[in-house]
Amino acid sequence: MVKKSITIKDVAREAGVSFITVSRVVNNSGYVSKEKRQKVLNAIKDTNYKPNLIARSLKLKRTKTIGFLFPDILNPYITRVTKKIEEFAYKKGYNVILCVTENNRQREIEYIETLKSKIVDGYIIFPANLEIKNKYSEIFKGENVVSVERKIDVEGETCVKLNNFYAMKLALNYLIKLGHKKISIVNIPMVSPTGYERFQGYKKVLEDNGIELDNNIIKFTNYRNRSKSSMEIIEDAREQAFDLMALKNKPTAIISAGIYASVGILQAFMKKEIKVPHDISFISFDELYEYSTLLNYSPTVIKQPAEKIGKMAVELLLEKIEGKNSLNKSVELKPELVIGDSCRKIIKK
Amino acid sequence: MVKKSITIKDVAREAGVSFITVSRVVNNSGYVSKEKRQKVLNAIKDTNYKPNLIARSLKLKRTKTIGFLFPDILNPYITRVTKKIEEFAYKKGYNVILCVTENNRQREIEYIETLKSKIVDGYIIFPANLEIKNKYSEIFKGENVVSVERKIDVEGETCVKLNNFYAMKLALNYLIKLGHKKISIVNIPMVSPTGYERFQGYKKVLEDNGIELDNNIIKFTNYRNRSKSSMEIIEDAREQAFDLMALKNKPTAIISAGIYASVGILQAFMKKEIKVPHDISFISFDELYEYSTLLNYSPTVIKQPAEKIGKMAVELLLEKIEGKNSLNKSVELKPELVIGDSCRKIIKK
DNA sequence: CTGAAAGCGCTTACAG
DNA sequence: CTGAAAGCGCTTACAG
Repeated sequence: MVKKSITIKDVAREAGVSFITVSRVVNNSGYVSKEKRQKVLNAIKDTNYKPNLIARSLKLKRTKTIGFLFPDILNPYITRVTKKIEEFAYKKGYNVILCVTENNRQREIEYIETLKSKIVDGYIIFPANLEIKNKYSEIFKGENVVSVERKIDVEGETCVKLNNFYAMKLALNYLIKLGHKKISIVNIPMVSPTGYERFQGYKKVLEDNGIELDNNIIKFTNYRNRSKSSMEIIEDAREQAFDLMALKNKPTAIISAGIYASVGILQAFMKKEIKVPHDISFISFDELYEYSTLLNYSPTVIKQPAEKIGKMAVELLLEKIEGKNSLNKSVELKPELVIGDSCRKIIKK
Repeated sequence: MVKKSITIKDVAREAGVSFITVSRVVNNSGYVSKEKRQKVLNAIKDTNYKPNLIARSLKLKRTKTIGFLFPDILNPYITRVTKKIEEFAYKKGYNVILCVTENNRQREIEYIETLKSKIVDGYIIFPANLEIKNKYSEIFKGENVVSVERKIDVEGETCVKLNNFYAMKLALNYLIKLGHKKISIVNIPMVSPTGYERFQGYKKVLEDNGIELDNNIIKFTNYRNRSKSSMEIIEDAREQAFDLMALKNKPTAIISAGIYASVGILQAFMKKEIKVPHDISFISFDELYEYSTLLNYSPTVIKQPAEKIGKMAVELLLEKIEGKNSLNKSVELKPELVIGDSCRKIIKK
């Protein structure tokens, strides 16, 4: 149903002034005499006038709306980022349009096209497909965009992401300090920069400690850049964990690549009645949030600062929108190692 | 940064036709000769023209955007509803603006005001505060709105919700068939229609089976209409469960009011080393989703059809928007009892 | 089949 | 301090 609404002219008539004066009162701009202002204010109240933001947007070319594109709304980590983005944007007077891409490239592109047409002021994106860098460059040309989590490497991009190299070092050093030497990783594949950076951290710490790489305990989620559902990631990780547990020379600890990989691994432990931390130590990239609430121990996790990432993404985007940030500086955040009771000390032989 | 964009006139110039013809081609309306159409199509491609939907909205008074207001983005059930709403709306050519109200009345009202100004075509709302019925009526006057989960009882409202009476009966009958007689409920307070309806179902089934009400085992989450965080609900439920377990005449089964209440109760079980279903049987309103993934048994749940609710909400809203539904019919959905292994048979004495 | 005209509801230099 | 005018980019009767 189409709505008929009260316009600035209705208010003007009611107040006995020109609609321009009304506009000035509404926007608090220019001079308006006290009495006229009061009349207008009264008229606004009486008519219950709400300015039509669409008309304003057409004139001003800004909508106070941003788009947030991300792959998976069911991932508790992403949900937290989303929550913060929405909350902080709202606080700054912006609304956010939700775009769940499901890691589907086509859908992502379509979303961006639509949002462009709807003249959103900017975009925050969890990029689904890093191989289509050129497509991103083309489609985002002249737009305000902040990428989150994964850098897409296009001109004018600002990215807010975790320092993955540091994150992996943090976890690994902790385990080594506890006496672990056979530390397995179930990592994101190396084709992904995230996976690559983490592996560099892994290699570095092992080298620094004179521990040799053991390919048998370096595993990957089959994540790749292909779209994989969370269920599939969980299953893959579970299989990898079974493999690890079947090894003659088992790892004494596992570091998992992310929330879904962790779930798969912990399910494997449950199935095989492997007790954490007694039988094996465990560290998860990302908090496990809801997943760990009903666990009878508390997993040690590399905590990504979800709220901080969400807030910074909005902050940096608004700077761009308002033309304050021409630097396109990217930001790397350091995670925190939150120590639970899923890792135990290894007695030196 | 303000963007300069290609307009319909640029395309017209490029194609050597009037901009009206371009409009016709873009909208596939009216007659356009084949050759002109082709010229326009080419020009659109060459200029990479995207129609400005803001301008169109101003003229047409519809934005192909809807608002979704809901209290809690971290609740996995609501997240699933949200996912479906976004997905289905997208499929129908609509975008959705996310409005997380946090059960905050003021914020909810502000959102609605803003969305009104932004001329969204309609609203889907998980109402935060049923006591402000009048406020809702006033603010939603003339708007297209579908409420979800809780009926707000305003004129012209369409509501999609669970049949709570039926849902409670379903769970209770199942337990009684298994031989249970002392069945506790940790219910939503009766001031809430949801809590009230469920209690009616509870009473009915007990009556039908000649079982007396036992006030000692009728508990409530302190939910009320006040804003309560999920953490608080969890804590409250945990306390209630402790109380129940301390009873001389313990219940043999508990039905929990919702996802957070279930978490609290299951935490209490874990703490007291009460084994489900051996020591007590348990049914949860709402699936536990992520929460139950790492549990070593599978809870029996009253499954709310999250996807169906989301889809129906959008469908009914679009009918309103397109003027097809003047009925304002509300819909009550029946849940499914998904039987896991958290309830056991009671041997008759 | 095609174009000139009016208008959607606003903002903003400009002139007074 | 205030108002008439132009314009944001589109759509849609209307006339030809």
